Amino acid sequence: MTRNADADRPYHHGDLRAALLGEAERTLRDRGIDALSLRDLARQADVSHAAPRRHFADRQALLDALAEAGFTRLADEVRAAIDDAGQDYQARLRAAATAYVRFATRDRALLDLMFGAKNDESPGARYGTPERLFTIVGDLVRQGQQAGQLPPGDPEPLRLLLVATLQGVAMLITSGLVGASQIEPLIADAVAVFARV
Amino acid sequence: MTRNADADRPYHHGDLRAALLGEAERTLRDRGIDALSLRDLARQADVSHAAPRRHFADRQALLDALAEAGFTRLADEVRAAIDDAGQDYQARLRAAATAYVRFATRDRALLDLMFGAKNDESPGARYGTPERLFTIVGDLVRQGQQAGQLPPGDPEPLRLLLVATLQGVAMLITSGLVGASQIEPLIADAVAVFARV
DNA sequence: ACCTGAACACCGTTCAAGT
DNA sequence: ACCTGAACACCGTTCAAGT
Repeated sequence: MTRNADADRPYHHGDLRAALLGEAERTLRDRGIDALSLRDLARQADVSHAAPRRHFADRQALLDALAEAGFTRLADEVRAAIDDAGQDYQARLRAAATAYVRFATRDRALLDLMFGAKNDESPGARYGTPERLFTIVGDLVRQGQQAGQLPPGDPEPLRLLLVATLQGVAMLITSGLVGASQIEPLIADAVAVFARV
Repeated sequence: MTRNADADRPYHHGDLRAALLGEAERTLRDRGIDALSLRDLARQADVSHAAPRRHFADRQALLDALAEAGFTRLADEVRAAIDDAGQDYQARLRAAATAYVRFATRDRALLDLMFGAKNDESPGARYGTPERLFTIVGDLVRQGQQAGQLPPGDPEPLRLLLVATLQGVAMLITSGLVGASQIEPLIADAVAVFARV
């Protein structure tokens, strides 16, 4: 039995890299990181087990790419939620937190990967680049300062603290430590803390 | 070549479970979770590769036990730091945050494991039990309320938010998103947020 | 009760060779 | 440039058998 019943399958896949990444995202979401194997992805893409090597040097490179795509999508979703929330600072803050938590709930294993410490390399080694997400959160902090709901001064520590809070809240939820019923009040309290008049 | 040059090695190990757990903790700390293998641990404990099965049904059970021990140790260290900090609420809060971050820095892979979503089981499935840590943080919140530095009312959402903040701050640091120089001001800001007069 | 040794089905990674 | 097929060294897990 060949790998494919279709005898016309071309030698070249076409866009193997994108196919592998898409399938990897789904597997990560549905079955967790332990179920993610290069050989299995190759099987699903109907190529030999060594073919992915052209596109991802090793498993680590695949995880890096997944985290990178994750940060891009998280930034997109938070950005869109803020834009949809109108001009009020507190509404935007609540929208950002809600979008963040929603992403975490849908893609918990991906979020673990994005914020997890890398195993092998130098102390600062990371998966993916969260710069854009950080910029978006920084804009929110500046707006809060202009609205007089955050203390003035260097926005940097507040920005870090807000990212940390979003991430911490999301983690409490995805790790199962906080039940669904507690999500709303938890976000409300977080917003209150970052919007004291 | 036998597994052991010592011909007097007894058939029974004595306390294989504890030996495996100790070695697993060290491996997790030094080489990350990917380097953690039951076969390797068995080799280091000088038993056959199937011997660990008596003590840990599978790899997941080992990870569960590691997370459990991690939560116990984290609670111990935070508790001790708070007790050493005297009676002032802000000093205790700062001590708790510092101890938490220190734990995270020393055992980043373990913390990822403790707060990571489990891959295989039901939605609420978790590694380890953080109840004692939560109780300690809850006591801190109640003290803050009594000191008039936290809003009165149900301490539960504030407790969750404080745990989330501690965890989020620690994660920003262990994931390499925040450099060592930013740790102090980040903790200071977090304390300020949870101690507004 | 606790451990051994062989076996099975899976990996990631490498590399010469094919198209 | 991209992919195949065989090979190697590793896993987790199972199970009959030993002490």
